[in-house]
Amino acid sequence: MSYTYEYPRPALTVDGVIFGYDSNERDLRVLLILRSGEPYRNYWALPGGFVEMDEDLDTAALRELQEETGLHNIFLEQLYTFGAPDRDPRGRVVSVAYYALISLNDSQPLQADSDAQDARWFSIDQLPPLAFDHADILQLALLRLQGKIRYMPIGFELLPEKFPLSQLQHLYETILKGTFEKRNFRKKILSLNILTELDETQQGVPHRAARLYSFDPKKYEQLVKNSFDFKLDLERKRKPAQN
Amino acid sequence: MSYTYEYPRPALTVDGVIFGYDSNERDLRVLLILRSGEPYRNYWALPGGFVEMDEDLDTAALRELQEETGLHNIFLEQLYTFGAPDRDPRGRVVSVAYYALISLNDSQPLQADSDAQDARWFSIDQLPPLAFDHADILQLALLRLQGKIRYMPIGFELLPEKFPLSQLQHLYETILKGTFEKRNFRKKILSLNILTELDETQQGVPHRAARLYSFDPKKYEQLVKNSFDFKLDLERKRKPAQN
DNA sequence: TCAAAAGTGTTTCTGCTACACCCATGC
DNA sequence: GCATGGGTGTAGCAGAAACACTTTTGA
Repeated sequence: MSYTYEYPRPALTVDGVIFGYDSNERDLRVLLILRSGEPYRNYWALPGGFVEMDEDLDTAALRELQEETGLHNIFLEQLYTFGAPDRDPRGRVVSVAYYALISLNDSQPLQADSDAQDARWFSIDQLPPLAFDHADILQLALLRLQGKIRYMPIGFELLPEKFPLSQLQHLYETILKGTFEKRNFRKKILSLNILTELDETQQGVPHRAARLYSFDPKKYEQLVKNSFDFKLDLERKRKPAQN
Repeated sequence: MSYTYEYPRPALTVDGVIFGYDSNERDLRVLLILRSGEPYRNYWALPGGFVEMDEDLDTAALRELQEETGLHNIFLEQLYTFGAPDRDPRGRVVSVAYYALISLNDSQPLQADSDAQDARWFSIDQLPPLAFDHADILQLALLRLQGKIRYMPIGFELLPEKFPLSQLQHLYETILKGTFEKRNFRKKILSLNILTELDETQQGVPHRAARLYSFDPKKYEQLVKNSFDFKLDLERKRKPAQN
């Protein structure tokens, strides 16, 4: 039997890119932790930590996520594993990166109870310098989000459970950094038939209140079963007719 | 300074799903190794091994790949990291899985020099029982391949450098388990303008010889720069008109 | 001359794009 | 009554789907 302990082992951590979306500000943010120890003291970093010996990777990522946000039932998906030998000056540390999606409008306290560390949401385009290779991780997570939102119904994870269509549109526009034509966007989304139209409207807006919708996973399952396409391209503006 | 060696560390390995495509047989295959030791003695397994302490993950995967195939310049991409605590009965082993794509027609000896171990190509739908969670890994790799080939030009990695369009079509049909209409397929591929039409034709075929093409990465770069879409959907058969 | 695959053009239809106006509400 | 966003219908067009025949070659 060839046992494994003859080999020196890298340390194994999980890091999380926790995306939060603020519907009011139309702002996509990331949760970062201010490091209090060396190395990279006083740099901001992705939340993360060591994987326990008897713990699944997903579980470890989930645990870290809950420690930082106190939230449950969060969308969490493995992103990529980073293992450059010099990524941590203390020694060999391989990190399995995850990304998570949450809404910043579900009246959450946004608790940063993470044992007195300083935790903050940073707008995706006003990021501070990051520790380690965390800028790379964040960059990859953003690309993944941008790619995946176009063909998988993960955008809803960033919204409150009930939302008007305009908020969904703003979300797509914020993440994909583009614009959609209102009528076409609504038509497309509604034609997918994955939303439930609610008997509720927005409250307290200084104009006509919009109807609220919610995402219906069951309808989505149906869609997948019938092998329909969820797909959403940015409208690539056709050349305007010349005249 | 909080050092890391207080934490027990999982062992870290890389495993590779090495896809090979045989154009003649129109067959997608995977390279497997027969295990000679416990556990899972006499089971087939994905090639893999431990990550060295000063070695990048990609490098480790590449090294394993070359040890098994003797090939260089191979398409290789990280797939997913598997870390269920019980996936290896010997103890905690976390494995970073990669997948690779090669052509089985480039007149390669298909050397399995891997230190006298038994290595074989298995057709993707005649797989033997696999060791560990390797069936899961393989399954995920296949899904990834099927997904990615539709919007990234990775299919060419599975073909000889020069190929007729029909071979490309067969490749897509084999991987996606569907059929394309010949004229539409050619039109679509050629309209992408990522192929170079060669002044050569097939040799030794018992019928009209087809013109050969080669993939042109430079043309593809252009395509990407102009943000065109590489995209290839299976034709979702429209209902035939009723009459 | 036959078998086997290469190669090609056109019509039909779907779904994306583009576009402008009225509606409801709060202030 | 006005400002603000909510909400809708339609025409045009690009591109996907559907379809059948001729050409070349080797055996």
